[in-house]
Amino acid sequence: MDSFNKILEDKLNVAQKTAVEYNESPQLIFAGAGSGKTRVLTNKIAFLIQHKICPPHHILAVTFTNKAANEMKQRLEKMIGHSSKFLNIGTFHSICARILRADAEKLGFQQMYSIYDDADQVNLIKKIMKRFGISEKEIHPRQFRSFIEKSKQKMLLPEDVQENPKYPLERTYLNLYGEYQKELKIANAMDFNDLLIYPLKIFESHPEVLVKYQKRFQYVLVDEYQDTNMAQFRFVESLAKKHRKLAVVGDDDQSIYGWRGADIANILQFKEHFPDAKIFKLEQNYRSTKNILTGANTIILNNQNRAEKSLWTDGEIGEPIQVVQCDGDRIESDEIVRILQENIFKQKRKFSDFAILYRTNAQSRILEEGLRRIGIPYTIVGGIRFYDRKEIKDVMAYLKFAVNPKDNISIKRIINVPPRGIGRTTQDRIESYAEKHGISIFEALGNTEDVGIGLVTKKKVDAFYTLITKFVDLSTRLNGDEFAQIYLEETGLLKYLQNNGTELAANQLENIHELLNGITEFCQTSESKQIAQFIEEVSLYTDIDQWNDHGNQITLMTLHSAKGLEFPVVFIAGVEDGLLPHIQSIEKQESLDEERRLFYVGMTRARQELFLTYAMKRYSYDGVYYTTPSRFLSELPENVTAMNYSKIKEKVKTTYCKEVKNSHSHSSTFEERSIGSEWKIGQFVQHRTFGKGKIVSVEGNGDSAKISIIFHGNIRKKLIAKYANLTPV
DNA sequence: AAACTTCTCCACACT
DNA sequence: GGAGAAGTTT
Repeated sequence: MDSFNKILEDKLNVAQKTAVEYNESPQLIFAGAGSGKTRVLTNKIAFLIQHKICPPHHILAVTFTNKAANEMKQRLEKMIGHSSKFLNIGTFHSICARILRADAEKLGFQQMYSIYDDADQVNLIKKIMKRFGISEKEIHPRQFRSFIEKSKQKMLLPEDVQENPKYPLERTYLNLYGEYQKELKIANAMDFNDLLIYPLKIFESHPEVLVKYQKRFQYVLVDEYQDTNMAQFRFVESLAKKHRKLAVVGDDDQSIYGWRGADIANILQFKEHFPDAKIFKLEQNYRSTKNILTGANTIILNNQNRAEKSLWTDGEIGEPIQVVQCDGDRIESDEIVRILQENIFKQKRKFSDFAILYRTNAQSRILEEGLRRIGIPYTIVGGIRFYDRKEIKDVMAYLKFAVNPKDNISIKRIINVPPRGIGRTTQDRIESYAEKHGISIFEALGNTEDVGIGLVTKKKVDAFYTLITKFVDLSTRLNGDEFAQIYLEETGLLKYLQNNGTELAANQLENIHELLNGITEFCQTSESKQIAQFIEEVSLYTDIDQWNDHGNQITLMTLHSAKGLEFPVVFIAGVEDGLLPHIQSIEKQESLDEERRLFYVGMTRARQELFLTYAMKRYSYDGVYYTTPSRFLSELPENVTAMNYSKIKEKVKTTYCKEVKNSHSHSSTFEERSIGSEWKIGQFVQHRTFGKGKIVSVEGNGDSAKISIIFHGNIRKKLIAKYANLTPV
């Protein structure tokens, strides 16, 4: 006990200490960037245990990423040792998934349900649309997916929408949504939002289950509270309303997940939700220099809807924030590399001291190329995730299917991978047979006589059925690593890739072996050796989870992924209007403010030096974009910034034309499309009915030229010059 | 009916 | 520059 008090005195400031020791009512701790948020959370948990306020197995701490959860676990293990093992620490999704494993049958699901990600959702939607005879032109599957997502973020399931005239919906949308939920249940699968909504449904229909968890989780702590959505709020509220032992930590200025359903009102109106709540503020920043902090503070003051607070530091003034203007995106990349090298040399820094942050994943490639040219080691977080790769998804589909044989989406994925002579037509027949008889595709595969397929194909299907039946059976008997190894060998997937000989196949094979190694490692380190447990874990992985700061490499990632991290030197690339703030967020005040918070999050990642770069033009798959510096830059106070112009110039005009050609190799060349025509790519034009737009491609020339234009609101039109009646702007 | 080839569309951020 | 749909060949 004494040693713990010592820790408190040594490491916590007064504000932190007060927040840690408070225990009278629900509490909200506003923890600004770099104010020691994690320290307060972990110290609070340690405090609760050591002062016998709550034993570890009755404490629940919820985070948004596995990385944050693991960090908390590790820190606590160091602080309190062995008893930290009994703590319940996890992400919202993993905790909900666990709750559902125990009580899924109350909702008509089975314990071994699958978790569907984006791609699985889209596949399911396509499958349903095909059955309904709706073309993908009428309804874009991805768009429909986001409709489902939005509905579920508001906790509106089909049955809620159906009866509620407040939410009138097109008949088709409604039917499709209902069908989607039905199909999920048939496949014994849930999407990410279901994971959050369904526990609440169980709490409602089976109060004894809620009571059970209220007993189990007597003290609830929530990290990044500003990111909670409606379901997550209700979840926390339901658990905490019994004992009223609730501590949430967050920062409204770092709320950047509105598009994922996060409701900033949850943190701003905490007091309305919990009237006896006490508010704490941590405003001393231990991370950044005065210049960086002043810059960030000044920017965020432009936001309308925020709790009043102001970060301060007694650290050094530091270098001014460097704003760097570059002629183009390629030059921006070169300039960042140049500054990096200079900085490494002069300041004696390591590669791992740097991070390059950006708004969109698409920006990473050109930055990557710049680093690779010079040979600087880097690591990229996000982009195409390992678990999103086709070959990995295929393998995962094999595993998921074996654990949950009703998983119709997974079985469709693997039925002809590697090609085993079961083609589209056969698949369609099996599928409609399954639908007609209300059975799973797997079950239908066991009834080939009935389905009505040719004898040759039938043999192939039967062989496949025998194979997978065996592994459904083995999935619970063998250890995960053994199971996966034998399974993959017998499916012929490994051999198929080995014999293929292409570079792509070799690469895919390598990735699959990496996955198998991952499974082996999981079986060695985790408590459970079941393949099912491994699947659940990776289904809930985030991009950042696997990132660590070991290894001397520069980190590249999106601004979103960077939340919670810090680096001595930070670059934010592409600080341009249209990119940051993003074009889709400029119109509305709320979304513009969220972009500003995103910028704020990025800035406050920097400890010593901050570079903001922008390019005057940017190449994209559809042409050249001429850009203007971000409006946020004009909000920066001059006394903390230095303005630079890149000294690197584009070398020869021809090289750059060639590059443009290369990146558009599938269409006519850049020159053909633009030269000799009065219409130029990138040019802004006015149209009588569509308004102002930007030319993205030109085919042919003169009056008969076909011009593709993106008009306001992302409307894309292909027009013939002589009829279009365009005027240059 | 299956395998192979070309075309089209797409990327804002992520559990 | 990648995935899946649509189209073409065997």
